This record gives sequence, structure tokens and C-alpha cells, in this order.
Amino acid sequence: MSSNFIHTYVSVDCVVFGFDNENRLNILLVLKHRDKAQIEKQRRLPGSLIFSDEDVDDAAQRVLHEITGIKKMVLKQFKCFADPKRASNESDIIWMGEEYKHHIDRIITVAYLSLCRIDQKINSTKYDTVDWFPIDKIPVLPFDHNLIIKESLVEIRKWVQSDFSIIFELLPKKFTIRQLYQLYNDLSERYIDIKNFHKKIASFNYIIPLDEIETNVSHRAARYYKFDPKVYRKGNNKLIK
Amino acid sequence: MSSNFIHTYVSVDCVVFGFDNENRLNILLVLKHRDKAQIEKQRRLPGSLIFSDEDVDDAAQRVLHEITGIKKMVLKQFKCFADPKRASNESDIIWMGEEYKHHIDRIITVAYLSLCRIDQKINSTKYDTVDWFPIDKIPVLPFDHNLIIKESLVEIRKWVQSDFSIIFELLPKKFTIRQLYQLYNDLSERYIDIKNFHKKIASFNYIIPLDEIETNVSHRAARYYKFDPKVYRKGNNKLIK
DNA sequence: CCAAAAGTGTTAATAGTACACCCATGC
DNA sequence: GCATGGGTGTACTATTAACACTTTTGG
Repeated sequence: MSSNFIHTYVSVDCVVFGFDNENRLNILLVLKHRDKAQIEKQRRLPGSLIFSDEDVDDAAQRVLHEITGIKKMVLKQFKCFADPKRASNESDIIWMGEEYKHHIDRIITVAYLSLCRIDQKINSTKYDTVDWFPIDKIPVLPFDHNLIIKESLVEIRKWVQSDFSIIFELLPKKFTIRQLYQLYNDLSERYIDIKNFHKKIASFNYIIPLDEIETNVSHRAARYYKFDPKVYRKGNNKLIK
Repeated sequence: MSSNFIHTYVSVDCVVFGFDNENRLNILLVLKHRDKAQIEKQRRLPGSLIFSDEDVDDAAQRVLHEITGIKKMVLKQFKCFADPKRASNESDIIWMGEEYKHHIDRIITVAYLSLCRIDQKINSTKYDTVDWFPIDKIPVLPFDHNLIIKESLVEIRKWVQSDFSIIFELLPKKFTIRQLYQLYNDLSERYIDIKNFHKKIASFNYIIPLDEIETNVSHRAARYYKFDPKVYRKGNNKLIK
């Protein structure tokens, strides 16, 4: 009986979100094979097996550091994926053999959300190629990575709803109301009128107008704002009450 | 290097909530040792290692069936607990050796929330002793089960906020507004006035008044209501907009 | 001048809050 | 009668929604 119990490897996979200049959500993907000579340059979500003395949160933080070069990133565990067939594809088994020098035919993964400013310089310590892909242009990925991404979108929306401040992890330090508005619309099922959105934002003392405005735009230049996390933490912080 | 990767057992643990006649939240605990001769009748959360061909959701469903005798219970995965030290307590290692006939010194668990009507008859196929414990009277439990319960309380509150209808999984089929009110107060950080709560409930067409009222109460008898999930699904279903 | 987006103002509809008050029942 | 909770009504306040209008800038 006891031999029927699973004894397996456990990995973490990270879905890192960014928000680009064209106001689209993006996800970071790495090359599946580190050897670039591989015929197909297939992509995958960044991830890793966890070490024997490592907690999953630490493993996720390590993976994030390996891809971005950033030490402490915002992250949130969202789901354990454990379908017995999720790693049973022939090419995935071969890849795991090469990557980890072990024959692995089942693997459980713990998926994480993370957020990154897209203008931040990516300085990977492990990968040569780390690229942003708009969420409507994600290629076919190995394992169940497409499913993980699909569920991560639901999760990030919930996250914004429960903690509005994480939205500022995706925006540049200086942002316009329109940028905030577009991102909010992407991350919320609720429609809100842009004019009322302006008014709403103006009522929040944690979103602080700067003296700087846009340049070289073919319309009235928008003011830049910044986010003050200290004021935010003092309350009155929900976008929708 | 590759030998540093974890190769481990994975379990599921279930936090099953109930709501008793005294309007308190309760959690189901089983005896840690199936052999009742054990000196201390220590309790633990119901759980099990997962099988080698089993998904975690299925394992959780199996565990729930083993304790309650109910086939399909509402359940929700909420977090993977993987602290390398979570199962390193001497007595926990001994217990795992007896329970699973293996020496296990690290184990990762995936924690689930579940909901059960407390008046439902518990018909365990595996345990002799399955009892409800009010959440303020949970004893010291093995592994990190006390931590899991603590986090489950945060999670069930989020769950109710995102899907109000799960609250009816905890109430009897016929319930009074007061019962609903008390449970809502336990599961929400928001205070709401009972009179306004009445009005609110009356505006929801998915909470249907019955012709039946309480008996043997020393005050005006309250009306019973029932929940209609079909009407609920058609929308207008958030308690707070 | 026009197009495009910034930003302000006005008003109506909706939702939430605070109570006052009457009803029914057991003791 | 009174204590206890059930249940309805009314008035006030806060929030959200709809939309008109003015401002600024590049071309």
C-alpha cells in the first residue's frame, strides 16, 4: 500500500507580469533550452525544482532573482498544479532528463505570481534570453504552462481587487492617470468612466501629483503622479468601496 | 548538484468548517493515532499522502469522503505549506513512520478549505473519532496544523467575500435571518446593522421566505428562509456592491 | 482650425447608515 | 407587563454613474 504513495520532485513556476508602453499586460518567458542550437526556440515559464532544504517561497524568490537580477520581488503563491499527466509529454520528459540529470516522469509545481516594472532592466544571472510577451501573444508552451498562465490572469485580478496598491508595482515610478486607468481596466472586470476615474484618483491622498507633465504629445500634456505607500497604508485605500 | 533537489512525499490536509447551534465556527479534527490505546488523544487535521497517480484535488476529495462519508463536498485549495522544518518534530516523524510504514523526514502539504453543515451526520469510513472543535478551542496540533488553521480563517473570509453563496453550505437548509447574520459577521470584517441586514436580505430574490416559523422561542418567532442557487447564479448576488 | 486627450463641474440615481417604532412570544 | 428579538419604515449621507463643457498641445 505505502508504495502507492507519491514520492516526487516539486518545482516552482513564476508568472511575472509587466505592463508595456502600449498599455498591454505582458508575461516574462525564458527559452526552454539553454543550448541555443536547439531547432525550435521554444519558450517556457521560468521555474526550478526546489532544493531539499528550501521552502517554496524561497525557491520562487530564487527563480525570480535568476531571471531578473532583482533581489526582493513582490510575489504571491497562487496554486499547486499536480495533474499526474502534466509532465508526461515525451519531449517534456526528455527535457527534464537533460535539465536535471534525472529521469523524471511526474512533477508537482507550485505556481507564483510576480510583478515587475517593464522599464526595469532585466539582468539575468542564469538565462541569456528573457523576453516579454503580450498576454494575447503567448506561444504554445510545454507542460501545463499555458493553463498556469490562464489561471494566473484570474488570480492577478483578484489580487488587485483585494490590494489595489500592487497595481503600482507594474507602473513606472511616474505615471499618468491614463496609464493607471488602462492598467486598472485590464485588471478589473468593472467598467469605470475615465472622467469619474480622474475624480476618484484626485480624492486619494496617496496618489500625489507631480510638477512634471508629459512632453511631445499631440494633445494636452498629462500630469505625472507618484504613489505614496506610506499614506496608502493608513487606510482609505479601496478603489471601489 | 541534482541530488540537492527535493524528492519528497506530498500530502493534502483539509480544514473543514462547520457552524454550530451556538453560532460559532467549528473545525473538524480527527484523532492523531488510530490506535486509541495511545496515551494522549492528540488531534490533527484530516489528511493523507497523495497517491502516485492522483491529483491533489482528488486526494482532498478522497480525504473528505473518508472523514464524512459524503461523496462530493465543496472544497478549495488555498496554500501549499513547504517549510523544510514543518515535519521535523521527533514525535511527528515517529507518527509518520507508523502511519505510512516509511521513514519520512520532510513532507510538503497542500491545504484545502471545505464546508459542512454541522447537523449533517458524519459517517466516517476510516476514523472512529471525528469531532467538531470551536475555533477558539482548537488544541495544540502536530506539524504546522495550527498555522494552517490560522491561515484558513483568513482564506475563508476572502472566499465568502468573492462568493457569498458558499455561506449557505454552512447553514441548515432552513435558516433564520439571524443565523445568516451571525455567520456573516463571523466571516466578515465589516460590521453591518441587523436591521439593515434584514432589508438587504429581503431585496435578494434568491433568499426565499418559507411559510414556516421558529417554535418554542421566548420572543417573536423568526421566519425560516431557504437559498435558491439557480436564482443566485443569475446575478445581483453580492452582499456589498 | 481641428483632433485628441486632459481635467473640472453639475446632477441624478443608487447604496449604505442610523434610528424610530410596532409586533409576537414566553415568563 | 416586560424582556427579547422579529420585522418595517423613514430620513440622511456617501458613493457611483452619466455626461456637458473647458483646456492644452501638435499638426
